[in-house]
Amino acid sequence: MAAGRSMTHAQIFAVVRRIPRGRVATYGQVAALAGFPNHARQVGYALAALSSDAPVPWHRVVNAQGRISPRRDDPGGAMVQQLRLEQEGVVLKGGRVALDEFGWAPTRRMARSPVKASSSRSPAA
DNA sequence: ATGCTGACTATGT
DNA sequence: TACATAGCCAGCA
Repeated sequence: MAAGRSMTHAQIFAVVRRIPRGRVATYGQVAALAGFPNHARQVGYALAALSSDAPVPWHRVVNAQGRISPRRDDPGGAMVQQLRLEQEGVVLKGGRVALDEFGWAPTRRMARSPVKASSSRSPAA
């Protein structure tokens, strides 16, 4: 399973699978967790390489702006992704996801820390 | 080996 | 918010 194309992709898929339901992670975040900081792009390519029915919640991965990146191979995929996210409780506002609310924090927000050092609200409903 | 492409990100206008 | 530009790197022909 896991493709078998290369370990790089496998590593990325492993991280994506760890994204809890109702939460989203950015490409850069997944890349960093996979062990490839600053390789956000590669994450996108890796996801593009897997099948739409792959055992990976690829729909939980969005870009740093909290938006769904349109794909070249399947323009409709973006719509499907949004639908799946809404099914899991992730709300898109203005075509964007509030990363400060639904952003997955495995331990601590990495670079781009959207959190404003305030009690704020909790992603947990 | 070389060159192109791409589900990205940060910055500037 | 939207668009344009530059930097990065892996996969594939």
